[in-house]
Amino acid sequence: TVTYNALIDGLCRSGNLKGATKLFSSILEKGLVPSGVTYTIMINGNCNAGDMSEAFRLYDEMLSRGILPDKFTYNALIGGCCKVGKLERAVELFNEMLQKGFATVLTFNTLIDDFCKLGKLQEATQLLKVMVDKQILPDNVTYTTLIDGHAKAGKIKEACLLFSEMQERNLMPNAVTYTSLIEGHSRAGNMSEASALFKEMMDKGIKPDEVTNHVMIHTPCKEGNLVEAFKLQDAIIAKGIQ
RNA sequence: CCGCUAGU
Repeated sequence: TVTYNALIDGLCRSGNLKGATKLFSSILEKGLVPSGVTYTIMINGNCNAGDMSEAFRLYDEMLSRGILPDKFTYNALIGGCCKVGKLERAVELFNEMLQKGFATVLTFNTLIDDFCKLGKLQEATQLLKVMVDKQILPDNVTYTTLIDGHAKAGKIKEACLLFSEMQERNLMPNAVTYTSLIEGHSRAGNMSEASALFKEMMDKGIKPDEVTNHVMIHTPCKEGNLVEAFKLQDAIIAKGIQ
């Protein structure tokens, strides 16, 4: 079963949901019993493909076989529901999880990210408070998600506040965190702040990765700030970063 | 570490 699971997961990840579904059916035909993990992989694959009706069909099938969902299953379903805008259903599942004590920092992170993407920044920030109340500690992904959400909404001030707050909690910003914030400043036309952050991250020994460099160079271009883009590009080359 | 979250 473990081998099948890995194969199915691989197929889902490479976007071959059809192949994964075939393999899954073949397991059933052989009279083998898929495990909860098998179902979760299939459910997650369908969620990522936006096919929530199939995801829920599988979910029901797994329940009818007496296989209980765990935090992975719930998180996948919640993420899928949010992606297709079925917030009510997501919140229902979320409450179920809370009752069962299944909610983890990942659950919150998933929800917070989806709320941010739907432009519900208030609710997303509220969830941060809820999780702290529940003694589930936010991690750097939680903050990075919120920072990115606020930065993309043009709420740079809030993004910066969150950035300080996360450091007060002794959470380390990583390349993703910096990149989100840099992009925010850059899109707001504040290149000096963007390069200051870029420098700060290097001083801390955090290596900018390909996304960081892409953002540094392309965002000012989009804003019509070619001069800045070239300056930054030179700086990047000078530091010997790829 | 067989499966669920963040940035281009």
